[in-house]
Amino acid sequence: MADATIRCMAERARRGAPLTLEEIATTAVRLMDEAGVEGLSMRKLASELDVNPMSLYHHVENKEALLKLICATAAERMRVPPDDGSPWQEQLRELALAYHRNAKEHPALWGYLHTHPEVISHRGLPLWSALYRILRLAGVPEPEVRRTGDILHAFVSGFILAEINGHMPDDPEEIERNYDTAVHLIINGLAGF
Amino acid sequence: MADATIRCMAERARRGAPLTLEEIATTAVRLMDEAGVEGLSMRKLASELDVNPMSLYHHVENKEALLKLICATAAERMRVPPDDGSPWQEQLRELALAYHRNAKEHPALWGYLHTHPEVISHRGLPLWSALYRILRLAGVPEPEVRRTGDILHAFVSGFILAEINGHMPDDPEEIERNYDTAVHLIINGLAGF
DNA sequence: ACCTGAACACCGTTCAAGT
DNA sequence: ACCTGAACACCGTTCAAGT
Repeated sequence: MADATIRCMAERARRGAPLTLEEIATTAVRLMDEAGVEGLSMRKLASELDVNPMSLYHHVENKEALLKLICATAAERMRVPPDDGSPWQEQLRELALAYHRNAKEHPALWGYLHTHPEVISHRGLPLWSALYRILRLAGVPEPEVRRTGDILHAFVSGFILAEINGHMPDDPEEIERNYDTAVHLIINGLAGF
Repeated sequence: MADATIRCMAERARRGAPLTLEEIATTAVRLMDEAGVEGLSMRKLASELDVNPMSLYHHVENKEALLKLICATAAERMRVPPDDGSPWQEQLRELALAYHRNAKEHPALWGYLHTHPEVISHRGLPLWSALYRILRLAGVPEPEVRRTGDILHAFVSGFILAEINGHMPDDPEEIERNYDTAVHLIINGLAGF
């Protein structure tokens, strides 16, 4: 009896603890951070977790579902600056900066996310409520809020993707100036409404 | 002798004519149009051309080089509206529309291009010279032209990627309005310089 | 319930051989 | 010069079997 249980545990886990969805997700994120989307394979992930590749499928339907999962949690966990009562220009700038900072922490993940936007289209995300709030503050008429938000998000994501993909100068100071110009452009544009 | 040549030709080509780089490229584009980047594999491409997969490697170094090639030719062939003397706002609008139209013709290809921007960073491309010309016309000071151009391009590509990836409304009329708003935003923003 | 090995249908690419 | 088949090292995923 005792022998059987011991043998069972020894066999079912070449690892210390049983596999967790949480653990799978964080390891997947790490692999993506290290080597991009192309660096994440189910087999590599499994071997990183010291587990048979097929064990993963007990916790996740398939690779796409896994990617969706880690993108969704990243989007949900994104920290947006709170409403501190400052003028909308300032708040918009802060939100853009937060988004930028976030994306740079896990570039490959946000790259994937931006090219598979089902994940980010959930309107309850902190990102969207913050953006909509600021646009209303800026005086964008209610029926235009959502559209304008989509467009602004597309702009920012274009900027970030360009940066992630190396289509921007390398010098961080230069990037900072680019970012300033970009945000200024948007704010100027909005002010014209 | 004659027999040998005939047999040779028959064997070396299960197809009518010998393989061409041109032919490879256009078929690759078609496959991408039909099924996205993931729908293009060297093996599928070869079978589409009625050829052994390995024959491709005689014309192209590898898959990435092939993708680069078709993206580069697409970028070079892009038609940009000529300088017709109209105000810069109008010309910028037309350029954005041309870019948009172009991208929609081969969505997967432009999607890949935007996430692998080495291809489009060649400054001699018609796209860039047209954009720079219009920015100068708009009064952007010379040392800012290139930076502003990069940012505007990032914005437009973000918009287009969002559209390609379905993160925009489906109704074409709605998209048209989105596009108008986006271009207005940019023009307003530039006018504030 | 959770894990596994063998197997299947795909990849991109190398290499030695064919004409 | 151009093409090929067999082979290698990878994929994602199914399925039947193990505890």
